[in-house]
Amino acid sequence: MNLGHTKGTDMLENKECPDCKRINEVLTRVGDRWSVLVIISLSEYGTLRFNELKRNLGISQRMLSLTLKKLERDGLVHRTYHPTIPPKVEYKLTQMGKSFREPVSAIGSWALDNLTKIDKAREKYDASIGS
Amino acid sequence: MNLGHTKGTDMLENKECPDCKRINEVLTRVGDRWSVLVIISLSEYGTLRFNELKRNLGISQRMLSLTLKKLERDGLVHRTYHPTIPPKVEYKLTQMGKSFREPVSAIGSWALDNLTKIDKAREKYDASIGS
DNA sequence: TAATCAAGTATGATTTTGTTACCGACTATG
DNA sequence: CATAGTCGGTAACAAAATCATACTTGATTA
Repeated sequence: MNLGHTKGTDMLENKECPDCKRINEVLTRVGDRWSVLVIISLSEYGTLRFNELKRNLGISQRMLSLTLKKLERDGLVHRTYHPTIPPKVEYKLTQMGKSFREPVSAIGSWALDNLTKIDKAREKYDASIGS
Repeated sequence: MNLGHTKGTDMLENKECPDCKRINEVLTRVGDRWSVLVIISLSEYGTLRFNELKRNLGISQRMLSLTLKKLERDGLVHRTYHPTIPPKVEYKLTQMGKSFREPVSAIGSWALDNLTKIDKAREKYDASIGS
């Protein structure tokens, strides 16, 4: 039971790790899984339409729409609307989007290199914890 | 109204982008914000205790607990428990955890370099959209 | 007597993500 | 002619992830 005024359990203090705060900010923007995968796809294929991206990634329409809007707003992706019927909308990376490709590729390579290692560590952990 | 059996609106097909599927898998594991920030902290400070990490990152206890357990299970973080009173638990990176540091640092550097550019793109976008 | 520390867990609220149906305006098939 | 499919979304709702807060244990300190 919370009796009184001096409990003060958990205030985030955040005194240290000066970089963490800023990195946190940017990761909040372009650090989510779908943003990263959209950028990888666009950097591999150059220009893609909405439904091409959707099929490539297995993302829901809603999340793709939100992700692309966010990436456009942040200046990483450029959107071109062709008012034909049926409509045609093309997405490609901006200069800044392209520059993001290199660090993202580094993550991607690490991912591909270490997937099996992670799987093994998992098995080991699960076995030792018992069940 | 959904009339009949042949609607079949949205099935994820995922035919292409062979890498995306695997990268997606790994990002699902170690690609979330807190995992990345925990790894950055540990790579900067070497060894940290639970509450030191918590103060560093401004993360909730629950999320830190879950994140560390996940990273330990995946073989990226090593946990040492000292059964003193009060208890003392130390966390540090494994070899694989350390190898993750480089691609993550690349993201971090990019983040620090481009934060202001993103902010400006945002302002521009918000201004042009009206609102 | 009560508050504090450490490393968590348990609970319920809030936020994010995913699913499904639907739109408008046309084309292709039967 | 009637129905189904295309494309790039949006609206409404369901599910999952995350958050804040209180609580635990056992010794120490005020």
